[in-house]
Amino acid sequence: MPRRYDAAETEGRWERAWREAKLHHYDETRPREETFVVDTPPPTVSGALHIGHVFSYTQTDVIVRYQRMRGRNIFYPMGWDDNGVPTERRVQNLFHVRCDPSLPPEPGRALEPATAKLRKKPPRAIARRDFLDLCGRVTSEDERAFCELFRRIGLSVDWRSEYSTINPRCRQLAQHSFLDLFEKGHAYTLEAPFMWDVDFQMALSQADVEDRLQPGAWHDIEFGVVGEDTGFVISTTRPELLPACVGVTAHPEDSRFRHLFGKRARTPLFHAPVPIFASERADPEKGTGILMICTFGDQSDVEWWREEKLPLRQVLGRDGRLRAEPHFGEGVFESLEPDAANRCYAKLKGKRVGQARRRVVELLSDAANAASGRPAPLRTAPRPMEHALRFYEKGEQPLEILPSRQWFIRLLDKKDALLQKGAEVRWRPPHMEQRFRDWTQNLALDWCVSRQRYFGVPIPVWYPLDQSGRPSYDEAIVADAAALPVDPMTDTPPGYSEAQRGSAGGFIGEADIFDTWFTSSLSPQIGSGWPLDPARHQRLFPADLRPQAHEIIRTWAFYTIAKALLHEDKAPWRNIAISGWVLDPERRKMSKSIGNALTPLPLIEQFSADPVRYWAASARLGVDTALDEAVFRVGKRLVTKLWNASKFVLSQQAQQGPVCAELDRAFVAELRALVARATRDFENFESARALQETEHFFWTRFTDNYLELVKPRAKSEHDMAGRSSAVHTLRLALTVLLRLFAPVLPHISEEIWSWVFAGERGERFIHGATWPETGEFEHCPAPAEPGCFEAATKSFAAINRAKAEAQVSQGRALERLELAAHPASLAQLEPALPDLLQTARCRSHKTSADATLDEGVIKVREAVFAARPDEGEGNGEK
RNA sequence: GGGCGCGUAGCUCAGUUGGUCAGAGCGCCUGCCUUACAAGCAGGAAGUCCCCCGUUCGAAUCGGGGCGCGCCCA
Repeated sequence: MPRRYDAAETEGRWERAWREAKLHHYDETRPREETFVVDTPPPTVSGALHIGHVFSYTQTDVIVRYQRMRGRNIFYPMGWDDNGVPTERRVQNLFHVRCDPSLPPEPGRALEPATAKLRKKPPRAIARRDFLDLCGRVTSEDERAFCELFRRIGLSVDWRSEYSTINPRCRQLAQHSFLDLFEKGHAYTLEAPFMWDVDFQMALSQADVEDRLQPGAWHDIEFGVVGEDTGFVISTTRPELLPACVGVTAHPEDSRFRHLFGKRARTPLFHAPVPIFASERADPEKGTGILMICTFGDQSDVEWWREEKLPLRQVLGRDGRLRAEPHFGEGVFESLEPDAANRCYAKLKGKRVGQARRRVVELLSDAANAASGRPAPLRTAPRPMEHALRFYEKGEQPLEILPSRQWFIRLLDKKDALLQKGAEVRWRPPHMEQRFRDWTQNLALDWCVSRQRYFGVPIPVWYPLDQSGRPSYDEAIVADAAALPVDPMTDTPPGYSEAQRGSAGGFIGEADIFDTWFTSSLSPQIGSGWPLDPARHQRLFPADLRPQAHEIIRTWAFYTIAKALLHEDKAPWRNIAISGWVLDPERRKMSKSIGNALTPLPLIEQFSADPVRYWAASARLGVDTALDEAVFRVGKRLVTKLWNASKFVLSQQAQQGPVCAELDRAFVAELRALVARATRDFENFESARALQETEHFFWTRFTDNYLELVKPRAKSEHDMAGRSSAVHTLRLALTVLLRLFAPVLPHISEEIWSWVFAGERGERFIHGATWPETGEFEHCPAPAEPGCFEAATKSFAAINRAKAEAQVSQGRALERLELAAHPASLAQLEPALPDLLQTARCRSHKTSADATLDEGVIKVREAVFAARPDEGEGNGEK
């Protein structure tokens, strides 16, 4: 046996051996009851490997390895979620390009990452096909890096099941899911005002959106009253939407404005006549208490627009700029003075929101724009305030509300059923279900699944064009299930020929793709083969375990439950285990934007995989954990200690024989209790606790005490029965402890297992070995004196204390020793006394019964140390 | 503003149903080369269990109210 443990070499060797032995392969022939199915999170491969990946995925692997040792047939797949915005953005940045779907592809042109020089120019426009190729290239590189990391850390994934959410099978599945929802009436398309990100130029769902507190300002603006020479002052935070004003409202009880209800207001600058009406939702405390309604400043505007049937005055374009089209005095853009209105609007069009706002403020500050004889409409300087605005979680501009046509999945009418399905799942820790309940109950919008992007699963529909070339969105042509996957931009709908694309009486394809969650919410079904392989689906769905982090309860967990409900009226899993976050040493969440996120590979290089796994496995489910390198060091020490202790145990030789010594039997009784506790913990998904107990036992009970106490006997030349008992017990303990550690420390435990136990027990791999069971202890009778090991431990500690106080080596012999204890304690100690005295190197002793001492207390009354081998006389009396 | 979680030794964290629950590891201090291990071993110091009030024979644990931190949602 080598003196030192070479972790890097050993870990790589076992990774290869497991793979060659197909140890992690799922066996399709075994029945459901013997199978443990994991619904593995497909990580988003945006190129950012994160220590958080190692953290949570290791926690899952620990559970999986335990279940495998329990004899379960493991289904543990791995996928990559590569659709969507992160990949597109990465490609845009890396190659400095933008996708222009109107361009034809340029085959054969290989793009390279952009140089600094190229980046100074505007991004190059490339065709949709070419853009998608780049996305595919980048993600396959990212996937390799993730795969490499996950192998390195020892995830016991069945890599045959590796998939990416953009592959044909997943496209087919996601489109099939849509077909099923469409047939069941859960999917609908609607043109309506909806949340829109002007930078990404796409619609979003409620789950993609977050509130952020932002500085803003109240602008107090005087409106006129049509037919009167009076006015009133509204307050708004969005003066740039003045040209889009369609109404004015105040609270019905507000006496300041009651006289205005039913009249028409006249907007400054644009002279639009708009109705003034009362609304309970107007807050008299906000601003001046009376406000303007626009197309659309916020969600309340939408509600008033609907209720009051106000006109739609769309001035903001999808690109976040004020549109060129509006002409005052024409169509919905009413104006009492069209020329003046158009002169003002000419100064705004083409401007982004911020610029337009400043322009409007300038115009409103100009008395020339006031009604005759009145001061400038902007009454006071803007009053700064702070308000919560909605943002796309990956965006930097506040969301706008724009009318657009999107596909939705109807969920609002299914809240009770969703809650019911959520309640059928066991949440760990249990309080995490509250987040799911809160989110579900507060859901305000159906699930918008359309995204105006390119890299993703296309929505499999086309729209017929009528004789004038207008699409009939309500008559969507849905793809045939047999034809999936389809790309409506290049494939032809049933009953049409490609020549009819875009022409009157023909068709157009849906250009949008699905929200990424639309596909990743099917991760259990991706593995189970739904709907193509019903038998397999039956065996693999619902899954036993869904591991994931808590910030995606409202997205991934929620949508997965929703899909399982809508497709099959089932809960998708039996258990969901929520991992915490990795925090930096200052307890901040690790994130790329703060720049405190750590790349895991250097840590694995430095400490090797097992210690990093030890750190991850030490964290309880749901608890955020600060990254602390000290914990890696502790893990590394544990690995070393296992190595050294195992070297010792396995180098002891003895004849076969029964476990006859009381001390050994008492120790085995403790070991047996440990197995029961650790097993119970693993069953409850509390692996951190199992690890803690096992580690504590290993260190304090096994190596520091039991192993020391039997060392002399294990080498004895005359007490062959005692020697055999000791060696046998040491080995038993080692095979048990190795298996208890194996889920957390797979490599070192496999290495040690291979030395002797693999051959001896006929179990080639520890990860294919059986979990310790009570049967293994049956040949070891229960101790007559169960307190014997504990008494010996306490005595050993008392002697060591005496040695430490005398500042002599633990190895120093004792000429004389007197131990005092309660008679009951002495009786407990009695069977272990020979082992104790040999270990302490005690040449003569006596024991004194002292009933005044508490039971369990053992004192050293006298200790006379022998001379050091290189000295003459004895010294150090006590 | 509402909900959830957290607050225990300098640091990271355990503490199941109230009763040896004042704990572990790291760090620190003092010793010790002891035939598996100095990547080790032995010993030691260290806490108002965030604060207040209550329930109880008894509270880190249960209830109420604060304070602080984090997250989720308005």
